[in-house]
Amino acid sequence: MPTNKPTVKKKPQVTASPERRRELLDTAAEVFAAQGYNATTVRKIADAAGMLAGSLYYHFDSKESMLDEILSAFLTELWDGYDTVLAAGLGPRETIEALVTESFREIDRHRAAVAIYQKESRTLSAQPRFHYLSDSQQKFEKAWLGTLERGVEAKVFRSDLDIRLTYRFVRDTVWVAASWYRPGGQHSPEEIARQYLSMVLDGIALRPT
Amino acid sequence: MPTNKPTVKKKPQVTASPERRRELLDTAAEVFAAQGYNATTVRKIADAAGMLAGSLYYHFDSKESMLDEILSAFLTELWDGYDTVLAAGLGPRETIEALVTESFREIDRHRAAVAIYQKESRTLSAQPRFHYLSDSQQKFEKAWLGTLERGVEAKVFRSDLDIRLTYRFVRDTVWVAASWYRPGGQHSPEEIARQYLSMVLDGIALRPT
DNA sequence: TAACCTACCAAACACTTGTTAGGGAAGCTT
DNA sequence: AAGCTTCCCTAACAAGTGTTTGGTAGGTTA
Repeated sequence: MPTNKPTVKKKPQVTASPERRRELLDTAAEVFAAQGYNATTVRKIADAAGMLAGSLYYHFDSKESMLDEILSAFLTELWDGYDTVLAAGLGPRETIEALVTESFREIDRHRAAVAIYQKESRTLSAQPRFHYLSDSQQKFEKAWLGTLERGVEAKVFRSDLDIRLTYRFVRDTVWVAASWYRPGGQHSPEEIARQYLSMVLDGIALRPT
Repeated sequence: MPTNKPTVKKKPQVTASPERRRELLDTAAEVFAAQGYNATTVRKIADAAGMLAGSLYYHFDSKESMLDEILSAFLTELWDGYDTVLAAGLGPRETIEALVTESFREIDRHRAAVAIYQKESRTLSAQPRFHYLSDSQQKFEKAWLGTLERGVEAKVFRSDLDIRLTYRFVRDTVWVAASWYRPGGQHSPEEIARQYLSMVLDGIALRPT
């Protein structure tokens, strides 16, 4: 990261069209997801977009800004869906089911962003600019863990498990899917959610009838 | 990557002591795991090791070699354990249990290497040098998926699930643990394995007795 | 004491990185 | 026709990158 400018916050390109920005952000997200943020040079992004490196700076004021915009756009949409689910006043089991299903829908729509989030969020959240990642993660934990706890109290979830372990288990099983999921595969997001929920809730072992 | 030399394959430092190499590789693995391979500069590794960047080249002939050695050492040990389990001739359920337990032990011992593997293996396996990662992954899939299929035939695992989905489910739940696991935590690897297996096999929902 | 080996340092190298400044072609507005 | 706006290119910059070369302090061996 050269040219460390003294906080002169240049105003971004107000003239650039939002559709083009979206387009470029989508290809950038794709490259970030495939190669990793740090391994991705702005020249690679420009290549994928059919332009030269410097031209990107007409639309964005830094590589970091692109990443920022990709992640925050994703999180905004994600919480839009989550908040709707959480406000519905469902029971614990139904809440978990709805959250998982919603998550797979988000993976379907924001595969690249989710993959980036998964790979980079831990290192990024140390940076002040990306502190909202930590905030989101806390909110996330509160929602999921809270629902699990409610479920244990209501005797719909097992009480003999470490609840935090259970939380990480459920959370991870859902979100790692972004690493292999490809839209247009043989299973719809809803079908994947159904099977995942079946495994998480009832296990993969065959029970004697 | 500057100084593109014409394939003059310099012989590595035969004089360097193996213990010191191990020591340096351990600190390198720690930095790689924390920051990501590409984001890690050789100067950061040298810093963590208390020496200067150039001095690393007395022990290793490139940054890539360090990564290579870290990953291949881990995989060697991993397959040592796996092969023992697979050769034991256990039933499907017992094999899965043993594989999961063994995996958590490996995570305990090679936390950094596992984390690196998780983050970088997909991009690395394209490079010829790291093609053994793909080989390992195939062997991995064969072992796990095969066991699951045997289990379905033997009626110890459910047959109403997409078997490949199940495979990825089990695989991922185990290995993502490396991203949050810290040795010396409140649960031993064996205890984590026990609870994970309980969740994967029987689910988290409370069943009516 | 002399020669040698081990493990490091100091300083540079060639190249890549994110970013910027100035320019210009096409299209729209006046 | 003149001016303006949008979107890109050309060409460079300064800092950071992995790596090499030559040197050297301290221990071991002869």
